[in-house]
Amino acid sequence: MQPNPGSSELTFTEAARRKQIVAAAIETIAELGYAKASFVQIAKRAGLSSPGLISYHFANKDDLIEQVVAEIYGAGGAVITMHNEGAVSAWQGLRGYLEGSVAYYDSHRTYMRALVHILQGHPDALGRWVGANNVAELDAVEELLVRGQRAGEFREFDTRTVALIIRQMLSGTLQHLLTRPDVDLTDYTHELVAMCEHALVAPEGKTND
Amino acid sequence: MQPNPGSSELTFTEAARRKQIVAAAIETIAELGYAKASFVQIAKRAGLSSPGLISYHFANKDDLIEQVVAEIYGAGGAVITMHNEGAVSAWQGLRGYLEGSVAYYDSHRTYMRALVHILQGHPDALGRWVGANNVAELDAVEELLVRGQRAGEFREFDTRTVALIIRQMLSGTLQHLLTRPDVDLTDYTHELVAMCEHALVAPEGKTND
Amino acid sequence: MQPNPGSSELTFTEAARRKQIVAAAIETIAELGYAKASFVQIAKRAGLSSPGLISYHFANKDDLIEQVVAEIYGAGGAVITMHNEGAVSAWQGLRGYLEGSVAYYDSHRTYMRALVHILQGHPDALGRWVGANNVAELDAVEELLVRGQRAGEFREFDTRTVALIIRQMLSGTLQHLLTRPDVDLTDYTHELVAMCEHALVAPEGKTND
Amino acid sequence: MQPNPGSSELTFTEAARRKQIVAAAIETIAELGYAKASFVQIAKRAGLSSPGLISYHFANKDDLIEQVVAEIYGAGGAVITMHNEGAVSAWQGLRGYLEGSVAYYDSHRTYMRALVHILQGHPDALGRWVGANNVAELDAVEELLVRGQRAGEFREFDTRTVALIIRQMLSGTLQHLLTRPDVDLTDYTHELVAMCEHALVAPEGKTND
DNA sequence: GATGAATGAGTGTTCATTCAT
DNA sequence: CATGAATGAACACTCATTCAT
Repeated sequence: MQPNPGSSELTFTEAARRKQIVAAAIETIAELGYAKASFVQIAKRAGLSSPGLISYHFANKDDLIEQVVAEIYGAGGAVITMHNEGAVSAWQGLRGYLEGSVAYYDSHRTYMRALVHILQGHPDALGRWVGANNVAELDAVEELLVRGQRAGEFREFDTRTVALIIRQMLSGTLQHLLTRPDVDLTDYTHELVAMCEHALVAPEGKTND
Repeated sequence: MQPNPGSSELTFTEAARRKQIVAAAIETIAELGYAKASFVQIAKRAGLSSPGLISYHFANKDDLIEQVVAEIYGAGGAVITMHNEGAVSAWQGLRGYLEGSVAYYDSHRTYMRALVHILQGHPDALGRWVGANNVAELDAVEELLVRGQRAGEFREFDTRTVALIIRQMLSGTLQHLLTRPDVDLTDYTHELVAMCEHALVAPEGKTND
Repeated sequence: MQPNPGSSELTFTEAARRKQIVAAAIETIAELGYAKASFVQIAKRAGLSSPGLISYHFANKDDLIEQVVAEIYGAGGAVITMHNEGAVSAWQGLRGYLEGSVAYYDSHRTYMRALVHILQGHPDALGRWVGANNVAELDAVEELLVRGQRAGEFREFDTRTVALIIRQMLSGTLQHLLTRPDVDLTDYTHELVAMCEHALVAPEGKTND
Repeated sequence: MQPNPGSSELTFTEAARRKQIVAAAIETIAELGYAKASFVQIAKRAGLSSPGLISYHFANKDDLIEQVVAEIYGAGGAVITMHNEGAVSAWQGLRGYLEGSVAYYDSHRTYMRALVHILQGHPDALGRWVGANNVAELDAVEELLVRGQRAGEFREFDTRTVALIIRQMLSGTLQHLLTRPDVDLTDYTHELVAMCEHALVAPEGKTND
């Protein structure tokens, strides 16, 4: 039976167990991929006596995955806002976002790998858990782009579409980072930033555009 | 008995059945994702009496998937070469590649969706069936970039890394296209091409465009 | 449909096909064992286009195996009688039977291996096809033993039981020969014959050997 | 989850279930033979709800069979050593071994039948589980023969080969016992022992028997 | 006579989930 | 709270056999 049915309060031990299981699930998914991350494997990595314990603490496999996604996003929620603050130019803000994101991916490879695997393996992880976060991040990027256009920093383009493309470039970077763990990120990030700078920043003469 | 072991000749009916099953597999994978595309589901969509019939015509599930990938790549093999020919400028070549790719993705959504699902779901589809094609395509892009740099069309950058990023942008486009089937591709492609143009074409080189 | 239902006459081609299939079955069973000797494997070795052809020529798998056993016994039926003739002593007759059997096993390894595999793998091959042959052979051995006892060559013993034990020794020899193909049969047979001689021949009877 | 991976400690119930399944497996194999002893049949005889439960308690079918063989050998491990002790003559030791073995076969017919079926049906049961035991038993017999020769009890012969033949005689006895359950073992054993005595014991050595 | 395609029951094994203790 | 045992559906794959052509 689900503990505390209908209640949102969790015992201390209960909360600890859930965290432990979520952590083991992240580790397992990152290591084996979503398809092979069975309860048995997760329980083994969590040092649990039985996969039944996972079912005891989580209503569903989907419920567990939902918590996993929440944990991953919770750990990285500060990323985009962090670099968006301060009285810097829009381009500096965007550059910070790009570099910050890549650095974050680099330093949270296990989490990111798990997230990517979930997105790839779960039928509709995107729609149910990840989509909203993506939209929020996309909004933040677009806001930056709008600010840059208003300030004359950026050339004219459709901000929503370009925000989307920038997000996709970062997704591509993450994929590449996870696939080729030995990639030289400094060089890679340098080219990425350069491409975006040339792609978006308006030439000097355009200031009054 | 496995039909025609070690031979490349296939009966007419045999070839037809294989095509039919491959088609049903593509359809099923595109619809349900790789994980849930079991022989039972594929057989159901192919109108077969039993999943055993698939095992009769294909040695393995991997064998079937290999044929699926072959069919998908076979149908689109002309894409990259098509746009690389002609005495056009490097940028025109690249623009053609970008627009051609997007148009191809658009017109082969089911195939592309299946391919993406296989890449995401199969443990090492990338290494066994897709990797080589990707490298070839990457090489073609890089060659274009090198040509453009030599001709002074393109600014200086690391051609390999930028080729990679361009491929990733297209991957992102495909993902987006499959996720949001109602996207306005004309606008999207326009922005994508514009971004790449600004990102790569050298300022003085724009005159002879 | 079974060809020539209710008739015992076989077409020439029909008979040839059956022989061919039986031969392939023997080869297959000897090589793979009974359990893995499927129609597919047999058809492959016989160069047949389909396992269905076997079902066409034989009513059953059991029917095929029955013919296989018949072929094997038919090829070796002369063995025991061959050495039982001539006005030799009983012991010489027995010795000839022992040595002849071992030699026969040695020169018909594939047939013998197939027969052993069938006996081991088929639920009741013994009762249905092999038992009668064994009894016949056993009778022949016993007859020899009785003759020897009457002539005073052999000591007193229960002839049926000892005949059985002698048969079992030969079975053991066959097993050993098939398991360890590199065994030195000369030495082995020498010891086997010596054991039987000491075991059966009456002390005073040795003089006229 | 596979219970207690890598540990030798078993829960009480777990151990009981394993024993129960092993027992049912022995029963099933003895009754149906190895080929037809599927998990479904074993589960049916064990009163289990599903064949999956067997996979839950044993890693493999091979794992189960290994435990079955272990159980069978474990139950009869004392046989050969039992009769080899005491300051008796080599011949008395051998006679004890023969009689003891036959008596053991007689009193453990189901176990022996299962063992024989496994040896006949499993591709390499001999090499993996049984071979070592056979060699050990063969060594023990040979040791006895060597002792007897040194003491002048036995005539000259190649001890290895004769040990092998003696083992084969016992195998033959077992086969016969399982095939004809109504055999008069007293008579049979008497003849077997007599044959071996005449075959091996040196004429002059009989005096101090 | 022969072919190749098809059938459907059967195999061992994995899995999320349930539940008595 | 936690355990370990159990469940039953699902999986890919093999097999002897059937049958239209």
